[in-house]
Amino acid sequence: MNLYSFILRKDDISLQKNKSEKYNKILNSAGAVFAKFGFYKATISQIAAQAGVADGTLYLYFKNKDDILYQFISFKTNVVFKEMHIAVKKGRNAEEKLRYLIRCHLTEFQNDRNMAIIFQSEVRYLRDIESQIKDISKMYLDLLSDIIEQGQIEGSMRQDLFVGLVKRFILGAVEGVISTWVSADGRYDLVSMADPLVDLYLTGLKGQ
Amino acid sequence: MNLYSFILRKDDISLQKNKSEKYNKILNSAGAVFAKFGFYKATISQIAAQAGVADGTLYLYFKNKDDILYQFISFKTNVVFKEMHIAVKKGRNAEEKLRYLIRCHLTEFQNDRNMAIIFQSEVRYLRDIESQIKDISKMYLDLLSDIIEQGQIEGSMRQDLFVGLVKRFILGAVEGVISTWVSADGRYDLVSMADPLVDLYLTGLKGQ
DNA sequence: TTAGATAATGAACCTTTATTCATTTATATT
DNA sequence: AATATAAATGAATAAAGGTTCATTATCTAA
Repeated sequence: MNLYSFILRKDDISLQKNKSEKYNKILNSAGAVFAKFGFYKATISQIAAQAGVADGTLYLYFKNKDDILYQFISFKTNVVFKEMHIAVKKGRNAEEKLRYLIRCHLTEFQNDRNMAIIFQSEVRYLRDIESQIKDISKMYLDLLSDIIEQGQIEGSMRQDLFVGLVKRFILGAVEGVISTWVSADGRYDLVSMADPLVDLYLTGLKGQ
Repeated sequence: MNLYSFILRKDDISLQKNKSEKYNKILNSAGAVFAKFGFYKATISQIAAQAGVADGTLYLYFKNKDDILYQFISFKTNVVFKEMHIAVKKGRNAEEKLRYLIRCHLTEFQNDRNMAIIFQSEVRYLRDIESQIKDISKMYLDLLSDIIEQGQIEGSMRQDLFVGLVKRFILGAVEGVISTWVSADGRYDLVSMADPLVDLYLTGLKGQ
């Protein structure tokens, strides 16, 4: 038994423990309940009932209520960021990269409305308890920084942009659009907002 | 005694009751405590202690804990929107109006950080309990709509703008910038972001 | 098949905290 | 000053709900 097999075994254990069917069931149920009632109003009993298990069972898979939210966001963040990285790679230049990123962002959130709601409203609370997800948007903002800097090198974006402001500007606007969509109960197609939105980023209200 | 004096008296009473020193003290204390701990973790005792009154006293001025948050947001919203309307009026054209609006927005939030924090994180909760503040951002969005439409008439803004998207885009971006400022513990000057931000709205990342 | 280990249960426990209200203090009136 | 009215107090109450753990069910391996 060498180090490698040890690592494998370790992964196996954590796989069995972390990705068991029940674990996922609980996590999804929690997502639904948190999204519906908000973290504080949601109760352990509600989540347990939704998952079809006893209250005590949650504590076999999670440390406490906070931990459930933390794991939920952790997990979703990983999935989404993986997708975003792939999306950005598809672009051949800064403009394309930005377009793919925004499309991906809206697609992922449209496909997982519970996540969208929770990200929108509970992330600030998490910041208090777990700084491991130190900046949930850090990675996103870094992605944006890279794109903008590339755009400046390519000459497709202005040289005088204050990158720190621009990336916040971009993220804020997407979040705003998502937030509206959530409030409207997801009644329209969110992804179709991507291109007009990127268009706004690039050419602004004035146009050329 | 005519109708007018009756109204005056009515106002006087409500002034005495609603704007008493103690009422304001409690409201401000609540703002500080809510901002620091978040609505749910904040306790009545903390707020009372901060205001230098007994726990029970809060219930002479407010219906319950929810009501304190509701009144806080209600009050701040009124003040800020009044300022915003004044600011917008100062602009002679759409572009100026937008500029004054954003400057005002950032100024007000910079001057009242507790409000900024609470608006950023607790507004969603309020939506659940009190739909009287139906759309806390509704008025703001309407202001923006008017500005954009005026800009289109003046010819300073593109005709093909989807106003519903644009206003969300603008509000989202300001909120994003404020949110970052809050996270940074207000260590830099928020208001100085106004002009670069409006610049981005108008001419975008590409520039002319 | 059966013993031993593991997983699941859910009622009881216990802490927390919003709210109440009998009592006390302050204010206004005659 | 005496009385009436209003304001404030803070200890007691009660409800909620997160967490525990003794008990039961399920699974595993020999």
